[in-house]
Amino acid sequence: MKDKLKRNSRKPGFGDEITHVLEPYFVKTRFNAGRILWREGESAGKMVSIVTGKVKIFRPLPDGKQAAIYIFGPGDMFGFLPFIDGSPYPASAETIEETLALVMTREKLRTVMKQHPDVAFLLLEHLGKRLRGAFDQIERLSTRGVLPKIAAALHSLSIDIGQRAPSVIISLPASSREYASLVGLTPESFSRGITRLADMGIIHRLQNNSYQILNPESLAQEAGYHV
Amino acid sequence: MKDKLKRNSRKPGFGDEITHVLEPYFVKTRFNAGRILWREGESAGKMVSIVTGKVKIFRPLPDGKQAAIYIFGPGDMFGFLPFIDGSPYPASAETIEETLALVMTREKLRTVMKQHPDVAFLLLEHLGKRLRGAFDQIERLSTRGVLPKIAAALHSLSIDIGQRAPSVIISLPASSREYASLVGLTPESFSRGITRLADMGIIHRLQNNSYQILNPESLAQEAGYHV
DNA sequence: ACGTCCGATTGACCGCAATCAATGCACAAA
DNA sequence: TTTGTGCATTGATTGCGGTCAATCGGACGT
Repeated sequence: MKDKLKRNSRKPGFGDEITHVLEPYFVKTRFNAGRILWREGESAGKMVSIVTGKVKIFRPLPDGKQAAIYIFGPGDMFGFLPFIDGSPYPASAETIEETLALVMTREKLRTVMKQHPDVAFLLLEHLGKRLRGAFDQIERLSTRGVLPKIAAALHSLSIDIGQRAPSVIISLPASSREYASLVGLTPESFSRGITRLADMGIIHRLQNNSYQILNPESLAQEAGYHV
Repeated sequence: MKDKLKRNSRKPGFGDEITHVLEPYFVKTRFNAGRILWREGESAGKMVSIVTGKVKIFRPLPDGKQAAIYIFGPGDMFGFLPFIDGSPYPASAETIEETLALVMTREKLRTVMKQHPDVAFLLLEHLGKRLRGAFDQIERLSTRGVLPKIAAALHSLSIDIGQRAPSVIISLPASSREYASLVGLTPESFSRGITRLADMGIIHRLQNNSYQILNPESLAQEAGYHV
């Protein structure tokens, strides 16, 4: 099942393409860390393209915790769903770092879409990426066992980097706490899983939530890509 | 959080609208139960609009099981993602009943989209619905506890029906086994949860995987919509 | 009516991950 | 240096849900 391995390979430069088309209509804005951009259920809001920083998309859970759905970084564009189907935001957005972003209002996007019909197609492609990411999330959450979840997550991080060389170094796109939530685990279980992977000699702990992948094959195997 | 309650309310007649526009280009096709329409990773495929029957969308898991993502029924249209972003299907599709459906090939959809640019917008709205559904799935899978998952699932089924009257009757859109997979549980745990809800006097068991909701408020509370 | 088959339900058991709690560690402020 | 603070890691414990297995019950065919 080699398909699975490159399922999420990025198309480099794509985000830049649409950002370039829309650039004249964007307004550069700075957000503090921990700033709520919008909450689920709200209709008013903004379309965002991150320049620097990190934003997490999440749903609050009944027990007061949060389920992280995406963690977006530089180059990612999002927040346009309410603009195209008129429904409220399906999830909340919060900066997890100080973030510099390009922002567009609802009205401006509508006028742009009338002038440039191609924009609709570009948004379609973006939505498609979001849907694929959500499917990956569903698969991870449905998988039993800590190691498969973590291994799959680290594996997809490594292919996002795209380095094929041995001893790839990856950094979590967020704090261990946030990332554990994205993987569907408590921070403690995530840490234990990392420890086990390290004991197996598959990865090596580095500073600042970074890891070195010593044995990509074993990592893929733990992730379940063995069949 | 009343927003949450109607987050998935359907827009009746919408599916009919786009189906009507595309109708001349569809080919009516019959599929046996258990027929694989496509597998994840494949690029070639078809866009499908169900007339009668049921189709499940799923990802195979490392342990050989499956994670159900959607269960589609009459009026639902899907399978167009590869046509708009050129990437392979992100999940597999299989009929779980004998199904009669309207089918369109990739090339035909492309030509239609050139003649009718509006179709792109309609597909955008459809994609949006898919994304919202995936988010709901992620929230359910992230929620701890059997009762919240089942209660949330039954609750959203009841609001799909739209009946506000007391003693709403809902039927699972699929077998208990399939539906449990959609909720993220084993069939056994699902059954136990249903039993507990029945013992609490919140629902009442009927024939054929149907249930009567005796106490909608308690159901919503168990689902976590109490705040 | 009887037997077969398949799915749903219930029972018994236990492994695993969440929970609660403590310790370690890096970094910033005093 | 010392103190404080936030996060990551490790330890000890328990409860929940998965697994395996048995039973039940309806649909269907002969």
